[in-house]
Amino acid sequence: MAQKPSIPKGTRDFSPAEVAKRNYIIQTIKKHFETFGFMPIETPSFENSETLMGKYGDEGDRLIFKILNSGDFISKVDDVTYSSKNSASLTPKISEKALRYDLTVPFARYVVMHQNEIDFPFKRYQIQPVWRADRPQKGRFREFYQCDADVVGANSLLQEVEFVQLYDAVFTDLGLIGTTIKINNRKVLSGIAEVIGAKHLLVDFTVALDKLDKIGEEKVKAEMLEKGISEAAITKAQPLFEMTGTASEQLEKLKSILADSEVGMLGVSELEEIILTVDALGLQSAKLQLDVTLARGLNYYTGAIFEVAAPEGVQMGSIGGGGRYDDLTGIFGLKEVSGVGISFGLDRIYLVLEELNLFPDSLDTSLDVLCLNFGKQEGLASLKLVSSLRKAGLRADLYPTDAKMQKQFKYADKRGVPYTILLGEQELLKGNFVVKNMKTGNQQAYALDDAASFAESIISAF
RNA sequence: GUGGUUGUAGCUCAGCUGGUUAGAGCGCUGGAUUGUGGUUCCAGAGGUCGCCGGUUCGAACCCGGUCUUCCACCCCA
Repeated sequence: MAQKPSIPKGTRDFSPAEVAKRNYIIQTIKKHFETFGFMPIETPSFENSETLMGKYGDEGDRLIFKILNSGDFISKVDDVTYSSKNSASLTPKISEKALRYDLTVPFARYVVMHQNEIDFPFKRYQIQPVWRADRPQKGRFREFYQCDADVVGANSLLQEVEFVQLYDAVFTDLGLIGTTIKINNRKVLSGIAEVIGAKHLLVDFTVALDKLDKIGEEKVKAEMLEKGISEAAITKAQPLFEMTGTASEQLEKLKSILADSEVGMLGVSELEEIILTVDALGLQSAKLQLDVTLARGLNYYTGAIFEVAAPEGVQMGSIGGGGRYDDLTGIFGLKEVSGVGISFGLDRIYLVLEELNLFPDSLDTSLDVLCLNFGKQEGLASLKLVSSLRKAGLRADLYPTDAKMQKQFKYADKRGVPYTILLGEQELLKGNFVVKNMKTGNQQAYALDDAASFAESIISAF
């Protein structure tokens, strides 16, 4: 019995129209990566497990897709481990490879392995799929693309500024006006935790704070209490719940809160420099917003933290994120290489552009000219014409059989072909061909030996 | 990982308190129209009701399991 085919949950097929739209986004991002001086690399879909495990926290480890060993792997497991039924101890014995979970850790591995061939500072970009064994929901898949740009081997804050400009350039080019680039600094968060006396609870504190705009002040405080942060500490942190006003006003507030924290003050001055510089250079369509509650990616960020929110009114998780990590390559043994990078979430950007109807209409066109087929003899002349149009750079095709004209026209209509060519008996006798504009219905004849001028007239119309 | 939700024709969905042969719109195929598509008219094809099991004289409908969809939490792009 034939089985009904299906694909694993959280994965998708892409139709020609969808691929065209995805390519449009990828091309736009790639173009700006390259104009900013980034170079492409690619890494394998799967890595050795030890490269990935432990880099994303316990939560991350759970979401990594593990690949079973080849061969009779189960017979090689010792009886104690096997009968323990403990996934944590059994997994490493039967799985030594895992699908890549993001592009940043593989990049760090790449830098360490190729450190002697790389000229630092090294600016690389990478656009490849990643996999997470997550539960799918809106804008969340188990296979999705990340588009990363990172620079390692230099710690100038100008790089943070450039990444803000890069975000702005890409989203402006995509017509996505009104994105908000949120910025924060890990050092500021550390400073706050230090000042309120909750240094050891930094992660719990920031994770709770991160939810402020979502669940509100009361619930955030309740969560902090529950995680063991004292009432006194929360009271000390009160100004954080009232961070309104312009960026410079917020920076002033932070300075007074963090006056006693060296690391906190360093974070504030970094933020200030980045914000002031971006301000001086100006942005095309994005807004840069200081957000002290932003606390993503704490596992390896050490300085600036970025996150991009879609324009107001669009319900979507962040469409980009990034930050500075001073010691990412340290876990692979290469010390003191500072890195900073950002990521674009292709699949989410797609959903946002779709929702706001921002894809250009031209993407729907997959063929410029369809030549109708009138039979064997006419077909030969048509093929000649089609190949000369192709040489002229047009996407041209000949309908493969001499089906009824009605059917051929219907096909052209459905493919959204803007022009059709009629080259039948009549035209053959006259030595010309008739071009029909499918939108207006107008028809115009061209001499058979003058295909070039027709091709030119179309190309110039683009 | 936790909680909820969904599944009927290619697509979007009806289908009453369980009752004969499961419907509609769109799409598809053919014709009206042997050199003109998008409009109209006519005809036709297409369904193991997600899957497995149970209750019942009888299940698309009730029950259990499983897979899937979507949503929220956790976390994240």
